[in-house]
Amino acid sequence: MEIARTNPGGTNTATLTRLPKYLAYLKIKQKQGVTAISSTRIANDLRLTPILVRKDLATVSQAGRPKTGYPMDALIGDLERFLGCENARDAFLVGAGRLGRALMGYGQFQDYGLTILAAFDTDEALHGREFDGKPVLPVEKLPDLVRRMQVHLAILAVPDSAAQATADLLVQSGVRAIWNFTTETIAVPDNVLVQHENLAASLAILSKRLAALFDREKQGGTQP
Amino acid sequence: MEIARTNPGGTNTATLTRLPKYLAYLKIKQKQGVTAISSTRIANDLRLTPILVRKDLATVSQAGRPKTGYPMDALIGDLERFLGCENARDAFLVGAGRLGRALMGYGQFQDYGLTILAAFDTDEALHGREFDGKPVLPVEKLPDLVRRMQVHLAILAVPDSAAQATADLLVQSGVRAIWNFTTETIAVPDNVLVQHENLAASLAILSKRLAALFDREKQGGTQP
DNA sequence: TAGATTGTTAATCGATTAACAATC
DNA sequence: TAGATTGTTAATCGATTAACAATC
Repeated sequence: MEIARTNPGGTNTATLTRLPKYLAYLKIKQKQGVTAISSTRIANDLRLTPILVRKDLATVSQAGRPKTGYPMDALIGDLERFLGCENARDAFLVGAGRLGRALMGYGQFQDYGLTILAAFDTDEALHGREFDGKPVLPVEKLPDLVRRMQVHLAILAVPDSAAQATADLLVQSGVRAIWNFTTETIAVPDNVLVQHENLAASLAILSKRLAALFDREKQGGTQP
Repeated sequence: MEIARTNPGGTNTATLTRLPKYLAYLKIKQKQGVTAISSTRIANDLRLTPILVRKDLATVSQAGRPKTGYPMDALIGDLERFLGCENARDAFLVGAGRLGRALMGYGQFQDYGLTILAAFDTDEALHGREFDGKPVLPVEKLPDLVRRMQVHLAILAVPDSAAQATADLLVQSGVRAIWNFTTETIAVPDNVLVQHENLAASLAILSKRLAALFDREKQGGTQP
């Protein structure tokens, strides 16, 4: 019963969210010609603690060397392998509106092992068009293509009103994970994953942080 | 020194991310004619524990009543007040490309107290156009308008290559918080907040969850 | 009243940090 | 060798869950 809660891979969720940040950061440093880097340096730049950085990196790499730190190329390679190759997935995008098109153009996905193969939309005007080299196809073709191409992941970027119906279609077609960019909560069977991309939650956090910042400044001068 | 780590508002970050979800869920139930709801019901539908739901809701509302649960209207009102009115903010959007336009059309923001007043872009072809009733203005007008309208929050949706330069401009203009939708890490002074909207991190989590799901099915049949 | 449900205080769990040994 | 830095084991911290009293 608790299997879903335990983490067989061993990498905890919080660590997982930081790994892409390390990778993005390290690539910048690499471009700047840095060939090795210490946990302290990374931690300073990313506002983390060196201990946390070492623990995180230890889950994906053994490249770290006392005294010299982490050799840049090896560490980046290990992170890419972990985040990219190991998780390489093809996905279908459903909904080629503004949000959908923005997601097609989000280059970073490719870096992290996600390839959007095609988009689907009900709007006939879009059929046959391409965005970032990805074709927009009629939704009717979705079930068959999901089965034939064995695509397990779908990105849901349809209007809210169509969210549940589209999710149902995806599940029937055999999709096993839905990345939900609508603001609707969607219901799926137990054996299908849903990840709700919740911008409102991010906004709530940012708003509160900003309010707290202003509070502190009001109370205690500039830096209490 | 540790002030930034303590939370004067008392609401912890994890709770904060769930509050918008409660609100979205409750609005659906309200539409369905439900007038009161228990923590157990909410927890079941949202895959949380009732205790956690009660603790979360206790931070924003005293409307809960033994035996009857939470009166729908009062609870929704309390959540809206907390998430919306208390945090009501005006924001400028910088970058009116595909992502920027998608964000302008993200209706949910308004519900959570965020109003995008206008967008700014370097592309002259966009100047004067409107998306969802929001004008696109030349970036040159940004510093003056930030000061005059006392806008503290900016949403950064420019191309990655322009991320840091635009962030610098925003900071100089007096913006105090930047919601960063680029994939670049941006550097700002200590008295400015940056929240990096990291889709790659979400993707990493979803990928791992899906991989774990497949692992479980392979090992132990359908439901180990 | 009896039953259902909230809200609070204590216990547990997971993630971060501290301390320090290992090692290049 | 001495110094710097990693990686691991133990301690702490924060968030979730459990237990239960309060109460409608």
